[in-house]
Amino acid sequence: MNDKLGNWKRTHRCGDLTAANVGQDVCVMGWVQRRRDHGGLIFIDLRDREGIVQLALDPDRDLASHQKAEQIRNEFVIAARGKVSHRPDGTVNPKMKTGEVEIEISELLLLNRSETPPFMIDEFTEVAENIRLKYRYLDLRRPALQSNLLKRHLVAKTVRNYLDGQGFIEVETPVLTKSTPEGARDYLVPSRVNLGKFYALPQSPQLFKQLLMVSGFDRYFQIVKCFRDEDLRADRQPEFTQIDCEMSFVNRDDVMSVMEGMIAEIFKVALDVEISLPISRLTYAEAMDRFGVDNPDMRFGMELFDITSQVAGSQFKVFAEVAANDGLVKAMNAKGCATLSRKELDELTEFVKIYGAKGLAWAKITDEGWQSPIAKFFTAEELAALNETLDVEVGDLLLFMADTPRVANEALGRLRGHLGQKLGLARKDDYKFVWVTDFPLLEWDEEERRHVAVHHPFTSPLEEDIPLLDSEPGKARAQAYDLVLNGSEIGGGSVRIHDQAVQSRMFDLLGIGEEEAREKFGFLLDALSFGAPPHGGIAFGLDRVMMILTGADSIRDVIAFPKTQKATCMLSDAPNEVAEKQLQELGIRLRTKQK
RNA sequence: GGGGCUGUAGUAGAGUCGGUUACAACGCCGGCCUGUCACGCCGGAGGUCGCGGGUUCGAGUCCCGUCAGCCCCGCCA
Repeated sequence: MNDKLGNWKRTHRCGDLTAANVGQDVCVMGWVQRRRDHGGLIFIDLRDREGIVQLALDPDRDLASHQKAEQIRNEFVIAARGKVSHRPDGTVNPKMKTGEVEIEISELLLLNRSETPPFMIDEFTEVAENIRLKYRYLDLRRPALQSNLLKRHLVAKTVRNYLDGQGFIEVETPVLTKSTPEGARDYLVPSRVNLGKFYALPQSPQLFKQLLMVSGFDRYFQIVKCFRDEDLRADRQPEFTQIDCEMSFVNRDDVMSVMEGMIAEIFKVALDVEISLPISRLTYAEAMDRFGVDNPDMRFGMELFDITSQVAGSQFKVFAEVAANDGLVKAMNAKGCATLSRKELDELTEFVKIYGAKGLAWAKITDEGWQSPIAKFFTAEELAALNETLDVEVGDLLLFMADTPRVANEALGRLRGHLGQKLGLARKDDYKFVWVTDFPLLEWDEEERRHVAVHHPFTSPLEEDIPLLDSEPGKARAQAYDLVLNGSEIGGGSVRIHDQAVQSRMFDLLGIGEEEAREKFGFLLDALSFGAPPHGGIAFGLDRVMMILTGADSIRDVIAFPKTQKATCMLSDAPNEVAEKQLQELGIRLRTKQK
């Protein structure tokens, strides 16, 4: 029924044919985008990954192929031979890359038929995401995903070329590895030959890349899948890809310098955008102070101001009491936003409540001064001082947040990001990078009543802060750095601890006892005792980088076969139940589901 | 664990205050057409209104539950 391919050889991809090919005999293969049957002439738009070209089938030229074309439908797979020709005057299609030419077909093979697809394979048809995910192989035929994955390949290739040029060596690390405390929930894999024991899938190759430094590889990288069994978000799924790097004999400036070169190269190759280097830096403390978050969107201003001391003595009880109880009062000037309606202001209040804020105070600046429910609580002098601090002009909208430092910063900081989007201050084709440095080393976990590592337990403190580990560990800063792009953390790393004594002290601070440290990380501690070089590294989230490079709103649009929000695969229906025999072999009995 | 949005032919939508046989578009099928290009014209088929229950003389519409997809909080060293 279908034609056989035989020894036909493709000579060109559809999208690559131009006027330069006129006169050539070519052979193309691909999927039928569209058939336009004029009764006599038949046109077929043939598609492959490079684009679409028009085939012209004239019964006067070759009756057999014309008759065959009459039964052709969308997404049939065909091969066609013919001569590339200029289209007749007046029939050039300027909207198509190949619109100047067509192929005058002399031979046609129908290689395979297709059911009518559940949705059109084109750039126009909008399809619900669950349908797209079920028929992922068809969605992947469409131009948007084709383009995103081709670009992803280009970026991966650029990364390998760049890092190779910088003396990095790609080394594979185990996927079946060891569960360790700290960090995200592990994915576990039962071991059949060691009944009752489990591997964990790596949250990152962290320990192995440090061991490679001890082994003397000097510069390592890997484009590698990592796994974290946590809930999903628009930019997060449980298996994701890191560009993982580690370097020996370097300080953090060396790491940042090499890596921003790589980022600049990626943007040059993928988008033809020049990133000016060096990328600017903010300390964590400064980022929190000015933006309320550790991943500030630098595409716009609208910075936060700490007005705690200015309002501490005011008659406004809400502010004064927060100020008196080690809280924080912060304000933000949304320039020109006095036009926001009461409803919109209510929406902003609802927005900050998501982050635990109790409310949001506001003031519109009019010709008569402050129009605000809280204006009456302030003296003329206090208002004048706030106007000065916040650089107030008529037409501005001031937003105030008073709460614990954590809530005030986060709520107002997130509101700043939200408003930046809403007001159109954050353009997708504007790329503003910033390094955030000097993160705290440790964070107090109220629930567990102990310190936890902000970055990870192998992060070195700032050299000058090492004494603080014994006096005030909570104040120690880390040699850690995040690369933030347009408000998204796209990478993070640190200089590591290469001294066994400091590493042991760190475990101690984290409440990991001697015995547990030996059991969980003994191999690392041993390795550090055999001449570990000073080393540091970083990992970039390739998926997030690709989201920004492609303008995608969802991580699913840059991954060929992504997971749904419930971490399932709609295509393969994973995860699924397994045979009782498989469970027996693994020594696993399922507990009855609790309802 | 929690909050929110969505679910109607293959697809994406409309469906008023609860009231006749659930609309038109794209796609699909058949016919016509020798310069179209998201071809055009004529005709046709196609529905478990996510699922279950309830209220009602009557439910796509109202109520309760549930499932799925998405967004967010928690979580994500």
